[in-house]
Amino acid sequence: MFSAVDPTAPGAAVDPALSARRQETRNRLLDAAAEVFTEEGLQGATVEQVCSRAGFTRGAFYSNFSSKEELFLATLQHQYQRRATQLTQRAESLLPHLQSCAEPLQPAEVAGYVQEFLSPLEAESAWFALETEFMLLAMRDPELAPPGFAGFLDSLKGELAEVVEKLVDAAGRRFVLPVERALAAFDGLYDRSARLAAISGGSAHVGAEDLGERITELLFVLTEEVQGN
Amino acid sequence: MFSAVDPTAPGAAVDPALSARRQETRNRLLDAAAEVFTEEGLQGATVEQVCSRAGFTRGAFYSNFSSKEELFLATLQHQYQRRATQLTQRAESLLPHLQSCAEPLQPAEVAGYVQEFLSPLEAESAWFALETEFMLLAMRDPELAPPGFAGFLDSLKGELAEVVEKLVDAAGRRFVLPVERALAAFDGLYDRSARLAAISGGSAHVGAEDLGERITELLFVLTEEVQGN
DNA sequence: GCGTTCCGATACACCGATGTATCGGAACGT
DNA sequence: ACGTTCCGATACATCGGTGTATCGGAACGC
Repeated sequence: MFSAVDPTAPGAAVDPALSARRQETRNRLLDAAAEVFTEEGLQGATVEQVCSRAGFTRGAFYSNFSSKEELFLATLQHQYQRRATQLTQRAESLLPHLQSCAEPLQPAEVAGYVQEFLSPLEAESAWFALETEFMLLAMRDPELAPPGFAGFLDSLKGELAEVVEKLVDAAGRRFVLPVERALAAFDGLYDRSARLAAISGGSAHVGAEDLGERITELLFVLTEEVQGN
Repeated sequence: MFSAVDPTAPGAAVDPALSARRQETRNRLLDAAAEVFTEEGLQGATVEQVCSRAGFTRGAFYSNFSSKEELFLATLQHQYQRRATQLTQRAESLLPHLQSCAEPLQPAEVAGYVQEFLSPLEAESAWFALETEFMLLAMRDPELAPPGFAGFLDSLKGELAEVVEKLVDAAGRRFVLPVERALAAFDGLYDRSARLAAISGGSAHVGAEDLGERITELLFVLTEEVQGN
C-alpha cells in the first residue's frame, strides 16, 4: 500500500484477481466515498450514504469492504494515485519546455509557469479535506496510518522538487538554501492558503492567482541570479 | 464572539451574569470538552464522554449548552483566549529585551529568541487538532463559522507581526518583502511542521528545535542587513 | 440449457447516542 | 428555620447506524 505510483489511467486501480463486475462496484464505491467523506468527514459519513450515492445498498459494501475505516484508507490511496499521476503528467509536459529554452526565463514567464502548474491543483479543494481528515486520523490512531505513507509523500515531493529546480535553473537562478527547505516553504504556503480559504469560506477567498503570485515572489527571494557563464 | 482578546487570567471567561456554581461547571465542561474533542474529533466525541470526563451527567450538559456544536464553538473560543493571552504575555516579556539592546543581535541570539518563542507553542499540539477540526467544520458548513473569526485571527497575526518585526529590527535587518508575506511564510512553515509531525507520528518527528532552525534560516533569507546609520 | 458460483439486495437484531421530562437536593434570601 | 429558586441527576422514549444472515438472480463454464 502506498508503495509506488500506479501509472495506469487516472481512477482505476486494476487488480486482475478481481472480476470486472467487482472492480466496477469497488470503483463506484470508492468514487462515492471520496465525495461523501469530503462532504461529511470521516466520522460524519455513514456507510449508508456512501452506498446510496454509489447506487448500491449496504449489502454490496460489506461484501467488498470490512469497515468504514478500511474504505477510507482505500479511498485515500485511490485519490492519491489520481493525484500522483496528474502531477507526473504536468511535470512531464512542462519539462521539455524548460529544457528547450536557451535564454534565461523572464520573471513574468516564471510566474506564468507557476500559475499554470498551480491552477489545476487549486480546483480540487476536495483533496485538501480528505488529506486533512487523514491527518487527524493518523494523529489519533498512529497504528492506523499505513506505514509507507510518509515515504510515499516524500516521493511526490521529490518529483516536485525536480520540476521546481529545473524551472529555477531555466530562469538562470539557483536556490540560496537547500532545495528541500525551499520546497517546505512553498508547501507551507500552499497548505496555509488552503486552510485560510477553508476558514474564510467564499468571502475574502485568497484565490489561486494570489497564491501563485506569492509563491513566485518567494521563489525569487529564495533564489539568486547565477553568475553568467 | 471572538470579538476581542479577553485579558483575564488564562482559562476562565467570567460572565458576571452567571452564578459562581454555574461558571464552575461550565468551565469544567469546557476543559473536558477540549480534551475529548482533541482525542476523538468533533464528530467522534459524544456528549456523554465530555460529561463523564468533567464528572457530570448529561443533565448538567443540556442545562448549560444546547448542542454539541455549540459546545465545540464555545470550547474553541475558550482555548483561543488562553492562547491569545499566552502569546501576548510572551510578546510582552520579550519586547523589553529587544528594545534595550544597543548592539545588533548576533544570528545565534536571534535563533535563541525564535526557539524561546516557539517552544511553549510546540508543547500544545492539542491545539492544532482543535483548530484543524474547526477548519473542517467551517469548510463544510460556512454558516456555522463565527463571523468574527477571521478578524480575530488577524489580530493575533498582527500582534505576532509586531514582535517579529522588532526582532528583525534588533538584529539590524529588515524584510525584503512585505512583513505580512513573510509572516505567511513562517505561518505556513509552522502549520506544515505540525501536519507532518501529526502524520509521521513519533518517528521521524520534526521536533521544535528543527522548526526553530528552519524558521530562523528563512528569517535570514527573507531579510537583508540594513546599511549602518 | 443447466448447474454452479458469485455478488448484491433484503430483513433483522442490536447497540449506542440523543434529547426531554421529571425529580431531588443544595444554596440562598428573609 | 422555611420557602423558593436554581441546577444537576435520573429515567425514559426514540432514532439512526451497524453488522450479519439469508435470499434471489445474474454471469459464467461445460
